[in-house]
Amino acid sequence: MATDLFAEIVRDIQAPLDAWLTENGAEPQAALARPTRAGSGDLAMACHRYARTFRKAPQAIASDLAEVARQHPLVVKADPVAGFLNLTLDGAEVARRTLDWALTDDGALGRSQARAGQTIIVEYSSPNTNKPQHLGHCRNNILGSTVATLLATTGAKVIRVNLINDRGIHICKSMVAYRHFGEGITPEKAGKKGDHLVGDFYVRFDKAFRAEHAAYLAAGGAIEDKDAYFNSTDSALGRETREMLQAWESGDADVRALWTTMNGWCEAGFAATYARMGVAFDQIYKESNTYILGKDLVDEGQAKGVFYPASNGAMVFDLSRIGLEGEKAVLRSDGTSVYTTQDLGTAVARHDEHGFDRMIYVVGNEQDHHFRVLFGILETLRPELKDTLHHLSYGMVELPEGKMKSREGTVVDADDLMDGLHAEAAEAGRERWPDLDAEELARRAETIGIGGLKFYLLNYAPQTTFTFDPKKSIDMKGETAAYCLYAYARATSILRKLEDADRGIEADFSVLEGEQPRAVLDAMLAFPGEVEAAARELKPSLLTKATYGLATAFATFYNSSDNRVLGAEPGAMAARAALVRATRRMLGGALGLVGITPLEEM
RNA sequence: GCGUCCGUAGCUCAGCUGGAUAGAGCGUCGGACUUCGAAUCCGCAGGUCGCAGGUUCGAAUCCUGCCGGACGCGCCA
Repeated sequence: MATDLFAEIVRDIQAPLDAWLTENGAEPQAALARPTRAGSGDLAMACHRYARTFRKAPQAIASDLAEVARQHPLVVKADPVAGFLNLTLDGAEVARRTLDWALTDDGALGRSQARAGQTIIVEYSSPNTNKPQHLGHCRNNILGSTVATLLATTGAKVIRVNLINDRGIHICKSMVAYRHFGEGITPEKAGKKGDHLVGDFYVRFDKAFRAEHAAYLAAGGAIEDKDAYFNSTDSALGRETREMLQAWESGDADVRALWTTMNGWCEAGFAATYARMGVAFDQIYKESNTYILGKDLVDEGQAKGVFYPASNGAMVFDLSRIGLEGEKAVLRSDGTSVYTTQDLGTAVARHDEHGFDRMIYVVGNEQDHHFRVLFGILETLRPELKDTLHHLSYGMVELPEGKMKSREGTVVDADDLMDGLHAEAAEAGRERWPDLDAEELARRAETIGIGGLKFYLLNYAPQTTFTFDPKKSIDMKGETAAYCLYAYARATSILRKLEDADRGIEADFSVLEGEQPRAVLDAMLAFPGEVEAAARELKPSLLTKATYGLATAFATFYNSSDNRVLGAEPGAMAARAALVRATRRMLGGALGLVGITPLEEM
């Protein structure tokens, strides 16, 4: 079973209201919703919008609708207030139904069939094999992975895809540096993760190249621009790197061997990083295999008149066809393809292979323009792809001292970050549980540290460019995973002490009509709707906010001595025990969607 | 120059398919552990929602114009 109880209740109460509106010649426009203003009941509807149709004051319309609403058995009060219709529901009955649902129905955990029958490809991570992943990749990985989870939970068949950028001039830079300075070192000999070792050589290349450029300028060289110098014949390192790329393309055995070795190191490093983050993929594509794709499409497009040769010899697309300016080249004048060509080919190949209903690219917002162009060309070329392509664009992560810049050493490395979070959580844990054995301490620190990172990164809306404060990210106060985990652990603890003492006792749900238990029930009822919205809007922040909402409502509940479970009257105990049990189930499920396995004790 | 995104409390951010008194976390200050775990809870203070117009019964939300910021606009990836 997977139902959204709140949606069901609203539909049920709404139906006669809509029928009344229709009978009286108005088109029902608004749904009942939670009132924003406290003390306005459980459900409310603004009636002002019908005033014109009925030529009547909103308040009078609200009064008429109140009359209709009062017929519903769940409605105990229907008040017209200032043109709003405010409904109060039978609290004990709502509590009974909510807890029954929250304890047994998977719909309470956000599961639904809303996307049944849809195949959705989610592409995320897409790292380069020349350096280790950093904080920006963390946001990408976790965003992509959670979006995939949300879509799968709501019924879609999801294919998680990673397109590894393992070829190109930037990869050759690390290889050139290794040739010069490597001296046969390996990750094992260096005692280092492979991606970090490769990254060291990438940095080493940049250092050597800058020294070369400086010497060149000091000797009276004329090319000041670094890129121009790199691409000139004056730069020995530039020449060597370009020659290596050519050798790679022509299949040179030595170059291919070094490439295979170094990429292997890097990918092994990535695998460890992904495993620790709990990020996984169904398919891994490599650009070294896909970069040739797309050339056939160019021929096809040329035949259809979508592409045409420009005066400079390149094959181009007229961007005015998609409301942009200028032309976009898909083949250089020498006939070689560009990045966009490959993306075109990959998209069509995936569509041929999977017949997806949607494909979502999780890529930073600096590529917004690229995706507008890419989708525009694809939809022109293959009209059946219209409305299936989506760029989940997200903002950069900045640091309190500004942007991350690798040259200035302000990049936050993903592995270092996770280590730091773990260490911080472990230190707090040592104070809290001085007698805990090291293994269990490490397990808890890992959940709190890595879970904290996930929750923190997801809690911002994707488009938001936000400032990541490493100190605050490891602070366990506030809207954090640790807070939610603590609420879960306390619920567990109460149930442990309860030892099923509530079994067989008839619950008195009227004790849950107070403000605090009511807030917990409301958070439960709201949860599936938030999960659905998070999936629909590709916005996992709605999930973390809903999770925190449930945790904080529960924290308020359990802190008040009015709501004690143990030692309460049997009927009250049974009702509160059901609330605690349901909270534990739902919090566990919610954290699971965030990618966190809750701790039973912390 | 053009395009996209952003501007809400001291800080970091929600709210944006128009609804009632604009929210949260952090921080500050003040309270609550002899009672289910204080990594918790309660309370105080703190906002001309960048500015100016417009639409509307009603605007943080929609429209226009400014100001301020980020990112793009390649035969790079």
